[in-house]
Amino acid sequence: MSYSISETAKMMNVSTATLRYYDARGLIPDIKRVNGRRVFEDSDLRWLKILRCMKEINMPIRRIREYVELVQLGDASLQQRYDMFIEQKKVIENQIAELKECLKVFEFKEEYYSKAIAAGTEKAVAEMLETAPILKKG
Amino acid sequence: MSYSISETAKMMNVSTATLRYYDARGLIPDIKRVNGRRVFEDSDLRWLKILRCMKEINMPIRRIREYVELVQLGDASLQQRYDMFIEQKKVIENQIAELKECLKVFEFKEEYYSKAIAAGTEKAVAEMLETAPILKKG
DNA sequence: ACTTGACTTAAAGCGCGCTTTAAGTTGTAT
DNA sequence: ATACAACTTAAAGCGCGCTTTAAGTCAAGT
Repeated sequence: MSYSISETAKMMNVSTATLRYYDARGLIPDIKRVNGRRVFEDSDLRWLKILRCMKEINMPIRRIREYVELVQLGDASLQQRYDMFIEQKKVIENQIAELKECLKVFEFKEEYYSKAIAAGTEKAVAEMLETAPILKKG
Repeated sequence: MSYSISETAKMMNVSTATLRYYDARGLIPDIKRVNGRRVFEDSDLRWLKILRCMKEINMPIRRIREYVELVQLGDASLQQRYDMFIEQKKVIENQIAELKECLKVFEFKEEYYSKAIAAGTEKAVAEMLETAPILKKG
């Protein structure tokens, strides 16, 4: 199957301008063209899904392009590409860990406000803040 | 205990310019001043830690300021503040879920490249891509 | 008295990731 | 033939979140 840029944009939930921008920045390797128009194949859609993951973990465009350049080197760059995914997996794991820390802080706040509401005033729970280990400096 | 802006910046691992910027944008309520200079108390540091969490989940500055404005309304806004944390908790949970999805994609790629390296060529594992449920459109 | 260093402000500048604009091309339907 | 919709490019514009710059204040130490 093959798709126009607007069909692809709809499927991937981005704008056509974004897809053209990605293409211009070298993030989409070797898109087929018919009469000058981009034609996306299933393989492109699979790549776009990976690209979306890369964006979700905030990989800079420059960094994604470096990966695309490795892809274009063929089998010679397999190890480098493997290493890249291993490294980025660690990044994701760290991000998840950080978010879980944030979640704890927010859960603390939930409890804090829940008690403050019950008491009718924040003053009643002021001591919670001072003793909360999660709000220590650093 | 109280701290200068540069001491605070070191403890929170941000630049003094960033702290001044946050202050200018209304993200730090009622900082004490001595001779015109900002003096950070432990309560400010606790707030900065919460602020950092808000930044980590990419809450826009405008949104954080709205929360600060609620704080300044006192006990009348307790419920709104509680609701805000409940809502943001959901945001964090969604972000964690998305990151876990990305992690799966990256783990697939790890396996894919691992096998490609073993085979010496990507062609040997091309079929993995076409059949991977995780790389379906959408 | 004078230098030093940490602070102050307001304003300009910057990098990123798109988004918008303007002008032009192409294929299809009336 | 003509209109229309979907595409094309290059370039300018924008919002965000800082960061840098420039000019000035102030307190302490020599």
